[in-house]
Amino acid sequence: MDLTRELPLDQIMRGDSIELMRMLPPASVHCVFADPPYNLQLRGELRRPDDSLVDAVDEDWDRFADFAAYDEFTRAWLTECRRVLRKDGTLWVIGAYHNIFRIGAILQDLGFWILNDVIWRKSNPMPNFRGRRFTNAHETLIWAARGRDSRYKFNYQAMKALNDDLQMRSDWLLPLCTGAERIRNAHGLKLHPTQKPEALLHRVLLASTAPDDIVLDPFAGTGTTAAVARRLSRRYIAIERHPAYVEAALGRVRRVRPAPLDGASNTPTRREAARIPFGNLVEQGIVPPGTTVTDRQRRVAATVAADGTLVCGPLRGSIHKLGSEVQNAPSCNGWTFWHVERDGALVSLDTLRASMRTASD
Amino acid sequence: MDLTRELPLDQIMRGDSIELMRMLPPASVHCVFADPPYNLQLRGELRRPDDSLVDAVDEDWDRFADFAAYDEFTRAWLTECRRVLRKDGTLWVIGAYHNIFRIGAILQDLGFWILNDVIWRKSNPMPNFRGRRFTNAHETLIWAARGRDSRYKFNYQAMKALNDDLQMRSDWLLPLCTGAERIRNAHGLKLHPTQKPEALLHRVLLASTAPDDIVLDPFAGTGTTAAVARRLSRRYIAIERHPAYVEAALGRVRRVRPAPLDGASNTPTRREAARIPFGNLVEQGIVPPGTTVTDRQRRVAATVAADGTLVCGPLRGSIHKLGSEVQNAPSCNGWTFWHVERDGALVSLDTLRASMRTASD
DNA sequence: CCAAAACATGAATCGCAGG
DNA sequence: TCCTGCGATTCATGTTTTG
Repeated sequence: MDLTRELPLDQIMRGDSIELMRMLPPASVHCVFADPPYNLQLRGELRRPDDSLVDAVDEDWDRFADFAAYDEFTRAWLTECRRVLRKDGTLWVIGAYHNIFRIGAILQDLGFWILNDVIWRKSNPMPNFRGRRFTNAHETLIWAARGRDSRYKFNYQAMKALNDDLQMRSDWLLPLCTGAERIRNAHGLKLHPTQKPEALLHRVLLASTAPDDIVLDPFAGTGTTAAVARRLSRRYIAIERHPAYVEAALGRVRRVRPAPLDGASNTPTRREAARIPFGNLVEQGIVPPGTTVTDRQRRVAATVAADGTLVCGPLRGSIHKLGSEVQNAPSCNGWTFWHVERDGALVSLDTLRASMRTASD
Repeated sequence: MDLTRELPLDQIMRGDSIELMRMLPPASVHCVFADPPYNLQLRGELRRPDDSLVDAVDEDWDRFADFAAYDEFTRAWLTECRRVLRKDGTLWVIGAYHNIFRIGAILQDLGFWILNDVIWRKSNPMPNFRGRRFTNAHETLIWAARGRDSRYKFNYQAMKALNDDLQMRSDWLLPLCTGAERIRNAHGLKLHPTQKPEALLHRVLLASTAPDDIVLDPFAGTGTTAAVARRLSRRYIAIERHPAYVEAALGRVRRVRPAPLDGASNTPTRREAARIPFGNLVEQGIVPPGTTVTDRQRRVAATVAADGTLVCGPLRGSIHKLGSEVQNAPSCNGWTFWHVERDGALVSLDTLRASMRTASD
């Protein structure tokens, strides 16, 4: 397959992440989710990002060299991600205190624009056995747009719905990946040391992508991103170097059935709903010309003209313009500001529009 | 006073942080708490949905030319902190996604050894008014030892006691500094835009210092660190450049009486009610997207969408809203109304939620 | 005087489509 | 690419005003 001409959609490619990304065309994916290696100083031994062992020289220059090597690796894969990302695309990276600060600084240097840092609070973290620190009970995700001016996608209403109709916060409480979801080898041992829970990817993809969007995971591991993307009817491009992980991921993805269309959908943002000019309500007699509209407190009143403008003394304009003028406010959503009387009660224009929308479905 | 020979204990010094720290002798303080400028990079004004203006941080001290200038500043003050810190001392820095990644990377480069990153979860954050991002509901603290081999202080038992005899986690839920604690000027306006709550410093100092230890705050503001240090019978060295802040801090510290050292002054932790949105059951695969839910008599059916809403023909909404709509009832408890099939029998969502609760206990 | 409602505010990197 | 105009958007908490 010629990757420079055809995207390897819904595939899990085995190989080096940076090399393979270099073969992809620029501005081709909507979203990147990356869970990069961070095996810097976790064990007694030091490992480089490519998993090779560092001679145990415990001197200052060695520590510096080690950070420098990690930074170089980070800069390389983030550069490729940015090249491959569409102008309005976003990138997610997950990490912990060993590596996330370096990643965050480098992605800022590369021109990414951070939108949020998100805290995955683990409901069941591993305790700190030696009692020398706080229980390390979270990991950090960075969500960033390709650039400061990106018109990135954020499914605000879907996130709000997911959280009982309150704005979704930057701290997410989710359990670790355990039980049946955890992929194990023939001996019953976990195959991957840091397999991420599918619930985490569910929220990530639902927040920042639409169905059929293309999601790239350069460090795919056992294929959590690919599996969730498939279930939510997103396309994926997954890269993983370790053959055993690739094999597990292939089997895993094959077992996933995409949710039916309704299931993969989410609440559309208001802006995505069909636009209905106020004039339509006038034309269709829902708010006939000559109707009096007022604010909620009935402090100001205006008359509906046949062309859908409002008239109030010498003032005339759209529902928004007149709303802002009578309030002396810089702007106004006329749909929610103005009301008409129905059965003795005041009903907002927005309510009338909503009933018109469901009637036309 | 000759700072090179005598420590300015329990004083709030007015002046440039880096210059004054340079005059202090090396290895002289036990702990540093630093709340540096965040380099917020705001542009334009922001209005709430009610058109009121958000009072944003626009002080001179938070403006930097670019990332390079901010990094240089950061490297300079962190270098002095490290020089002044005792071998076994620790440093705390607080920041947000605008600056914390740069700070974390630089302090690693300087040889600090990160012990934890700690998340201050705000119980009452400002919402995201435009609905373009997740509510930015937390700030990040980095806790680091002077070096990898530091035998740093951690009051494990005190932290455990503060947390109902469970290990203290790396995520702390605390309210913002408001009400009587917030220092105001003669006009009743907040004096400092970013005054930190005393409860935060209480936990920081109780975790990582002993009575009579010396705590340095290079960006003291209105003296929160100094006030809490005094109440907990720690010594402090505070540096602040702005005369009005220094004046406020001096008066504030004077009013503090050291508490008896019996530990009775522990601030209690906030216990959270276990709120489980229906969306959690969807994310975690307990009720996967696409599942069909029905009422007990199977008279109406709906499909579960990925964001936790239910879809039924043209209707879409939360489990409660859709439940009331299909019944034509004013309200409905969706948890008990809707059921899914499990082993051929109908089980209410409420039952599934209950099993989820016990699993997480 | 009390209860209820209205108001105020917090480290904020806070539009978008169409012409 | 710039310009214009539509019209989307808030939670927890403390304080003040109103009935």
